[in-house]
Amino acid sequence: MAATIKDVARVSGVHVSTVSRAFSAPHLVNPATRSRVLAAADDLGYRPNRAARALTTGRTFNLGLIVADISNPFFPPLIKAAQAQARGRDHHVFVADTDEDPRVEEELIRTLTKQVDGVLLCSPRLSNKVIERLAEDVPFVVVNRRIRGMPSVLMNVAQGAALALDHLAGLGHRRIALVCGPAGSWTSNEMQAVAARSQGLDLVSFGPNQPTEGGGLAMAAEVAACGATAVLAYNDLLALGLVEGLAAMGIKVPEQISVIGFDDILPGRLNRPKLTTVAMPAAAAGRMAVDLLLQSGGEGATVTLDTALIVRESTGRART
Amino acid sequence: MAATIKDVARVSGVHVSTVSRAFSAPHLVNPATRSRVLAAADDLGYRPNRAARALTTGRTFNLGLIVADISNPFFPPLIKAAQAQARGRDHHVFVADTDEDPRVEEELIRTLTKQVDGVLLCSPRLSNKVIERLAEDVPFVVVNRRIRGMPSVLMNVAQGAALALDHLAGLGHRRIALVCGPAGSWTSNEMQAVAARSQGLDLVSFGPNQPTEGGGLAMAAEVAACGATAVLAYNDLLALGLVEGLAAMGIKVPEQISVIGFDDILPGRLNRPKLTTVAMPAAAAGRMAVDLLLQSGGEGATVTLDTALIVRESTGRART
DNA sequence: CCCTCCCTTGCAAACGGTTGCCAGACCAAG
DNA sequence: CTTGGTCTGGCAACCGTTTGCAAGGGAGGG
Repeated sequence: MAATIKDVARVSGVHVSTVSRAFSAPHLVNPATRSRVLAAADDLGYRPNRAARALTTGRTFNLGLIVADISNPFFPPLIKAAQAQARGRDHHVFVADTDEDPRVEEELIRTLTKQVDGVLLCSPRLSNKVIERLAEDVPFVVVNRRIRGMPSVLMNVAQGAALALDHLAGLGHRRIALVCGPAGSWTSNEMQAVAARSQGLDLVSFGPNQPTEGGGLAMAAEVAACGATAVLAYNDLLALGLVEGLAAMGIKVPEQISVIGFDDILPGRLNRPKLTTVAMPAAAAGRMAVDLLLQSGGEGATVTLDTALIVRESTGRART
Repeated sequence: MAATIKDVARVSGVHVSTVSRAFSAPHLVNPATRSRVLAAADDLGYRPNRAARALTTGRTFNLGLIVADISNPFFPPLIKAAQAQARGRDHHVFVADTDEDPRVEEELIRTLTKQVDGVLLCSPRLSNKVIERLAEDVPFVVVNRRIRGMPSVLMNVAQGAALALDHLAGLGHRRIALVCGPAGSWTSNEMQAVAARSQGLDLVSFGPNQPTEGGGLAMAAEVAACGATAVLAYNDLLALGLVEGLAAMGIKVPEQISVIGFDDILPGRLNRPKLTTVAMPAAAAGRMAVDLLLQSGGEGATVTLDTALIVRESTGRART
């Protein structure tokens, strides 16, 4: 139905190869011929078929971006930044959501292979082994995960966790609950590692949990019962759910329990109390990941971005 | 680099056409041959190149989904529902964000054409004319917009707006501010139409505005100054920004001003006060849109989904 | 024992482009 | 008027897969 390169060739009276060159190698065709071709293309409404082009050139000018849960407000800034950066480099980004399911994740990557020039894998749930195998078929950049020999963009979670714990310690908290995220999450492991080597604090660990509001709600009772005066949550969604759950039990934040999250998502800023959190440089990570993917010379480069503690209203002095 | 159908053919000692059939028409090949082919394919790690397949078959088993702003929490439930529904019908969904920019939107659609079997256009910012032209190249289903002869999924905004206005009137409000969304938004127009024919209410209209928290923040002063005791906002994001802006001016919601939003997004449920809102059936819309797109027999079908008023904490009796 | 018919497989042409190679046209210099 | 170089555009192969057509072989019926 749609016009092909042949139609344009016929109408403008030249060979298809000339039409092709008129578009992708203008300096190889006579300006007069070229404008004749372009005119014909224009009134036929011709658009090169990108899939066909990809077949011969091997380049699609598309990028894939895979996230575990698109409804987690942490991702949109990352996605938007990646899209903007890609657009500036003449590429488009296709986003897909895995529903936190590794099988879906693998399936999606397989589908994307050959339809994109590279894939941004954000907080993957797949094992390193599987990812390494898939990397033979399509270039990856991994965000929030360190994988041997693969370009990664990391956020300095350890530093953020340390800042958060210092902040709490400074407010007089001693017994602190650590509400973890999904099993196999690199971020979650980093947090636990920092916690493990923290001095003079009494840490209780809960999890693994779904990194969602629901996950937080579900943990509220246990956390309240454990005697901690402060909580460090895997992410803001969990933290928000926790605050909600505690409120439902009549426990006030920060008067009775302090809560810190990770990510610095929008709802955390709108919530009352406004959430104290460790801000993750999501937009910067998105841009950086695209750069890494497109320069592709950067074999196995690892970039680590700094995090920052943002103190708002959900943390206060420990009740004595 | 990656194995092709030829490699499999060579290894298993058959013609490429046989390999092809072993995958896509098993009944046409001898079971013994087939298992030999499958074995060869398996240890070569062969995966059919979907782009190449699409070239001959014209089918990609991919769907495109275009939204104006992926960071608007209204969209993720719609996206997830669409993905789940598509997955059940053996298709994948690629999401792209237009940044509310019609030019980007058009560009994205062009890119998607021929790489997908159809496109879900959610709250498009493009003119009807342009959309109709683009529809010649790829099948569309439009969400939140009515376009002649094109399958659409609508939400009954008029009904929701009427419910909201009734609710406010019942609480004694007479002067009500209508904080509109982007120009050219079908939803925004519907709201204004309902407002225009409402009896006994004194309505002041503001806008167009960006449908974001920032848009709401920016309008807070004007709304406060106009003497309205209640506000109906284009969406929850605007409403949330408004509440925030009013709070910053020392104005309490709902004690001094009542606020109603649209969409029923998660942050609205977490916010204090919890937002009264008109719930939009986003997930149902996503599922329905995919169905419409895939059955494709449903030329120009229009589906309208009901909305519901959810009364929470941001509305109260009018101050007298 | 021959003739059909069905099963299985190979052949080759498409799908819509890109690109290395080659030939003709043209121009300037010798 | 030849020679050599530069432009320009055509030819054809190729990318990976599907599919209509036809040929070979074996089995069953007459």
